Amino acid sequence: MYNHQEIDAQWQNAWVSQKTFATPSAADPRPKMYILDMFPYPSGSGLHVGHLFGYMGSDVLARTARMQGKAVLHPMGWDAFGLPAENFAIKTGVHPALSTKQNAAAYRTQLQAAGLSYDWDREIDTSDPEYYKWTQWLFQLLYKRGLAYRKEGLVNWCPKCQTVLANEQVVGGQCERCQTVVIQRNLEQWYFKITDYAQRLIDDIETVDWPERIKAIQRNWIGRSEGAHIPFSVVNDTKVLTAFTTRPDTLFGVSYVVIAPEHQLLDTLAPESHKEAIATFRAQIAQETELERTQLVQEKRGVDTGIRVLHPITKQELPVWTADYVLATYGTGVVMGVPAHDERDAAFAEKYGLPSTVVLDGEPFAHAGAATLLASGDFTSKQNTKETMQAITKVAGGEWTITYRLRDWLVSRQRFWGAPIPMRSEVGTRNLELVPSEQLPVELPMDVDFLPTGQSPLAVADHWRLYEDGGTTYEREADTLDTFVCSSWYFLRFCNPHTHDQAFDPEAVKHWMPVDMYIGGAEHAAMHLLYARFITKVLFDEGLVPFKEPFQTLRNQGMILGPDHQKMSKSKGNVISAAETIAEYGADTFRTYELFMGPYDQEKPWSTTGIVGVRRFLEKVWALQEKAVAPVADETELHLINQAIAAVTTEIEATRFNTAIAKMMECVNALGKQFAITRDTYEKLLLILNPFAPHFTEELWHTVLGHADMCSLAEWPSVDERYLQSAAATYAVQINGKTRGTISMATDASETEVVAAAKEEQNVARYLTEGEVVKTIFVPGRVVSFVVK
RNA sequence: GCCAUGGUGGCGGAAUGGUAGACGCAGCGGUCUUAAAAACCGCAGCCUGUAAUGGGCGUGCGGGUUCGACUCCCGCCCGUGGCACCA
Repeated sequence: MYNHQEIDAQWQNAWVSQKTFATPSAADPRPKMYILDMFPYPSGSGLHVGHLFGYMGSDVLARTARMQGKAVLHPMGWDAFGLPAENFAIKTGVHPALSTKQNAAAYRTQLQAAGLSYDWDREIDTSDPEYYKWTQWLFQLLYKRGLAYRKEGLVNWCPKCQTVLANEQVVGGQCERCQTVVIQRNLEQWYFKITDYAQRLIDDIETVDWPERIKAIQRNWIGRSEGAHIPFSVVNDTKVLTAFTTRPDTLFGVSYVVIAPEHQLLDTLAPESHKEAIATFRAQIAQETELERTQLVQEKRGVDTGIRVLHPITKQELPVWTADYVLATYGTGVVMGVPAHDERDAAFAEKYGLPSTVVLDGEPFAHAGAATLLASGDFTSKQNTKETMQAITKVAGGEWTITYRLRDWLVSRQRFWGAPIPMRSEVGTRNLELVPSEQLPVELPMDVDFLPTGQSPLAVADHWRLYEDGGTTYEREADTLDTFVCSSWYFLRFCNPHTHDQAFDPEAVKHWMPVDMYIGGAEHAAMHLLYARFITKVLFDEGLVPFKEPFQTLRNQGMILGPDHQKMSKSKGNVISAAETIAEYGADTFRTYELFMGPYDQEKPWSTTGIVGVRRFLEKVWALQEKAVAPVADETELHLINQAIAAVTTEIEATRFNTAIAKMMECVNALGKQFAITRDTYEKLLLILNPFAPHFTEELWHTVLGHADMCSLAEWPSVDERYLQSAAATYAVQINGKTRGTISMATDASETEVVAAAKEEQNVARYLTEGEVVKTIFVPGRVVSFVVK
């Protein structure tokens, strides 16, 4: 038995004091490798085994890369702004600045206890004025480029958090953080114009190596739709209502037009006779939450607006309705009603007795698929191809166009613990201007009552909000920035975190970026990753970075479930503490077990019994030192170790850590059956095991092998190709596809020899007498297959 | 509904179209021990057979391609995640 507690502590201390994992300078000639974890929010509760799982994988990659001669940047920091610290402060009275620092220190200790090889000299904290000064700078950059703006409109409001939320932070009609049902409010807020980048965000996703499901979520979220704007001119008015449709081939089936209840033109165009009915209808739906409107109330409701428009081709007069099933925020807020070919229109038309005309053959509500146009004027009997749709659009005086589901990113928050928005206005005016750059950072005041009231705590802190500058009194913007703004550029700061006069050092960024391997949870697919890509593109356009995508390769770690196959949570009592596991089994067993459990990107349950198997494996490696006394290696030993090196190397590269560990187990089991092995083989074994079990191998490296340097920085062993192939091969011998026997042959045996031997195999011979061999298939090293009739 | 992803022993899982179940857990048998634990050695998908180098079945279901399919193709079922009155 080896003493894991002593060994863990000893090597962790050595790595920290000797700065073993310091990042090489940008002048280092070795190829660079930037391996990044999604940095955590340092919460008050301790880390469980699932939190650390993602960091295990990136750590193995970073450690392997170092040993393979790469200059590695592997940093860690804290996404420290955000609601939990503020809520904790409200409950306990401890200032967020203080609790955040304490939590970060506790996290650092725990990450070090797991043996993670971060360069702690590069630690960053987004709530540090040194950092958020540059988050504010970034805001101002977007403002100057016309990409940050204020707008009044309906926004998502979380009644519990007492703040607005971005669309991405509303999940299933609920607040992403506290699961409270989100309501709609009409407020003036700050936005980033991410919609300007919708097409580029779709296009460039093809250039990165990310899991397909993450790419799909992003494409889905951006939601590109090709279609047409079709103008419907208003009767007795010069105005035009423009509808968006993806199906101009159904234009001749339009029997009415629907305008969203919130649409601005509705008030302007509606005749006096109908205004009261419209107002009543609006009041009715305004009372309901988005959730009720979309999920609970499936029945479509609407009223006739009294407005009449002309069909752009037939010039037939059509009624305009307003209805709750049409959204103001998508397309033009106006849709054409085609009851014969749209399920929603069908339901609505049936309820209100609106006419329906069939204009396509085949399935009425087919979303895709070829159909022939019917009763469609000059277009009758044409196929509903894109060409036909574009031709109809042209005749109707419309335009072919593209619409996105993506909305602009709402970045202002009515909370305290975030970066203040660096804008001001002269008191009594609403003339917004940038806070002069030399006055950045706009620091958060420490002496503010931050109880949430629905407006920003900073708004009532007059001693902070109002200030004199050059004889003029200004009032500051009192909202803070969404914490996702802070995390949308931190990977740039890591390249040179101590640069003082700029957000990031362009030379360092040019050297280290883009991130070669980014590891984190899939829950950020539509938020952080989208925002970070957007900000990177803005910085590219500004000429500040020479790349368009920040994360070249992305991998998601799967979730670790409790032993009961349920998501770990305090209330279920199935949380496995990382600290306790490390204390009991040691950091090396913990690390190796987590990565052995299964595929890295899949979720899998923790097994309290399974971990002992990994501990046994490490004990076997420990015990193997007794056998490392052979003067020369035999063929078997050479095959075993070289096959292990080759397999482990490729498996790590492919982030298949579980099979890498299985290969080492096989190798160790087989080496244990040898009478003795060489020190050379033992040394190579320790080297390939080091990324997984760094403390343990470091100890053996020094005490048994007598090295003075660090195993963690030693050179990765190379493979001797001569020993990759075994001397003998086992052939399966098949009759009509069924294996009827096996034969062992020399690897270099010829086809003739193998086939002859196969025919002599006892059981095979029996089957061969049953008929004629009409065909023989030979797969070198694997199979001989006879087709017998 | 659309998009993505998965379905293999008692359990976690492994398998460039080539002996399905590697590796590990749990289990069973043995060695050692007064005994137990630990460690070590062995067995181990299911059914069948006195036996084996035997036979049959077997990777969610139904078809297909192939000498040969967990793997490729077609059609389904179920689980998970994302989006959704998006026109």
